[in-house]
This record gives sequence, structure tokens and C-alpha cells, in this order.
Amino acid sequence: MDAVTVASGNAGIIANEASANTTQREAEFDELRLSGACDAAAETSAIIRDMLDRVADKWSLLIIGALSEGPRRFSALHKSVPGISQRMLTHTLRNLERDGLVSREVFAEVPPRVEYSVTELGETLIVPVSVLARWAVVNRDTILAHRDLYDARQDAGL
Amino acid sequence: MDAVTVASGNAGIIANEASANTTQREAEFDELRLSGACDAAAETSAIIRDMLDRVADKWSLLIIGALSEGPRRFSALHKSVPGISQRMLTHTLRNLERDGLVSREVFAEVPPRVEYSVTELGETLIVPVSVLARWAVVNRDTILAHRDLYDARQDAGL
DNA sequence: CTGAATCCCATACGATACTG
DNA sequence: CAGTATCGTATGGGATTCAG
Repeated sequence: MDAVTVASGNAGIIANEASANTTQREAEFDELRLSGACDAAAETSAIIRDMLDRVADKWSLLIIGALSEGPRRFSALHKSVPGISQRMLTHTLRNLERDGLVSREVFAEVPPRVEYSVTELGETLIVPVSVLARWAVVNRDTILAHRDLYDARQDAGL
Repeated sequence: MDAVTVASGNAGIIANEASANTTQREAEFDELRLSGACDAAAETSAIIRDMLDRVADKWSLLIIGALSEGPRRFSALHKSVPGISQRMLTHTLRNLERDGLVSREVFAEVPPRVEYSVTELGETLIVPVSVLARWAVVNRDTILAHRDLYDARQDAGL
């Protein structure tokens, strides 16, 4: 871990060089990061938590992932994201649209057709999501093994 | 987006070169990815969702973040993660320990002392988390702006 | 086809009080 | 200090039904 540790809390974790997601807004980012370590730690934690609550729910990232390959209509998306209910697909798409991460285009046809696609802002999420998804796939077996081991020890300890 | 798109679903999103998180397990990863596009799409989605459910809850990532700077004892962690209740701190730490992401060391002293630290496996999570945290901080304002705009249009549409 | 509306359950989470 | 136990609320999310 070659991170530049700041003070305490969750400010340090975002200060390392992740070698990805380089945008034109990093100036603002650095400004925020340096605006006093103690305050920023709590504030940054809140920011991360807020954004995470919005984007790291059960379906948002998977929808972004499915949409990252190109525009999809509602029913196609329904199939591309296995296990999602109609209700949650609608709901999650609305939230993503509200946050400007996906755009919704309605075609005045019959039968009605609605296409969803990731916006430019949504595109910026794809790299972070990819990294996390990659981690999930690579480390799944290891985590499951640890979990089983832990549970076995618990049972033995009774 | 220069991702190598595979077929459909969420297999493609993890196939791009994110230039990060290069581990010795990538062989397994590639094997899994190529084990049939259609099946793998659904299976990969499930994997991502499972891991995300475990790690993307309200506190796990923040605790990992706080711990990434070095070992911390329970009370210090309680301060480092603003807003968390002791109940959730205990609960989340147990889950992280169960998954092998953090380790717990008890010192037989009085007063009792318990130190938590990220494991080697937990370290591998820090880069993905950093990337996502960075994204959250950088794009927060933009998202809030979109949200306000959307809500304003909704109110006007009534 | 694309949703919106309703019902209902499981659980995540916080507050509080108690223990070794 | 580092938890455990119990309670209550809020929310997520599935199943089903209705509508444009």
C-alpha cells in the first residue's frame, strides 16, 4: 500500500494513486481533499457513503454494466440482468436517470419502445465498476473459502 | 469505452483493461470469463451481485478505508468512521472477519484491547475501493445537480 | 410493450440498556 | 474497553395486478 496517508478516517484511502479515472475535475477533488484533514475525513466519509448508497445497491451497477455495451430497451434489459424484477428494474432505472447516469428515450410507436443508454457521466462510472467487478470475480472463491472456514470454527466452538 | 464486449449481460464490463488490480489469480479469471458467454453472463452477474451485497453495504467499505492506514482498536475505529453505531461496527467487523478481509487480534490485558487490521486479501480490495471512492468524490456535485434538475422538472410537470 | 399501484415480508439499521 | 441483547422503525425488494 503506497498510499499517501493523510490523517485519520477515510480521507487517506482516496489519496493514493489508483492509476485510473483521470478526469478534468481532479482539481476540485484535490482542493476538497486538502481542505483540512480532520473535517475532510468526516465529510469525505459522508460523501462516499451517500454516493455508495445510491450506486451500490442490488441492481444499479449491474444495469450500468449491461448498458455499457450499448443502448437497450426495457425488455432486453430485463433479460440482460438476470433475476431482477420488473418493479426494481423500473425503480432503479428511474434513480439512475434522476442522477444523470442513464438517459431514457421514448419512441412514439406502437407497440411502445423505450431505449436506455448510459450518459457521458454514466460512462465515467464504468471503469470503477469494472475494477470492482473484476475484484469480485477474482476473489470470490477465496472469500467463500474463508467464510466456510469461519463458520466451521464457529460450529466447533459451540 | 474500449472494452472488449463479449456477448450480452454483465460479462463484457469486466473484460476491459482497467489497468489495475493485477493479481496472480487472473488465470482463473480469464478461464471463468471464457467458459461460454451466455452462461457466464448470468453467472457473472450473480457473482458480482453476491460480492457487492457483502461488501457494498453501508459501512464495510468505510471500515476498510479507515483500516487501510494501519491497525486500529475498536474504539479508535468507532471514531474513525463517523456516524456508525457500535452495533453496526461490531456486526460489520464480524462479517469482514468472516470473509477474511480483516483480522482480529485480542490482547489479554486489562483493560481489554482488540486490534483490527486488513488482511492481505483485504488489501486487494483497497484499490477498487479507492477508485470508487475517488469517483464518488469527484462526481458528487454533478450528480446532485442532475438530481435537483430532475426533481424540478417533476414538480413542474404536475 | 412499458410501466404504475398495491400488498407484504425480510432485513438493515439505530437507540438503548446490560455484561465480562 | 469491547462487546451482547432486545426492541422498534425504516426501507428494500419480490409477487401480483392493473393501465396506457
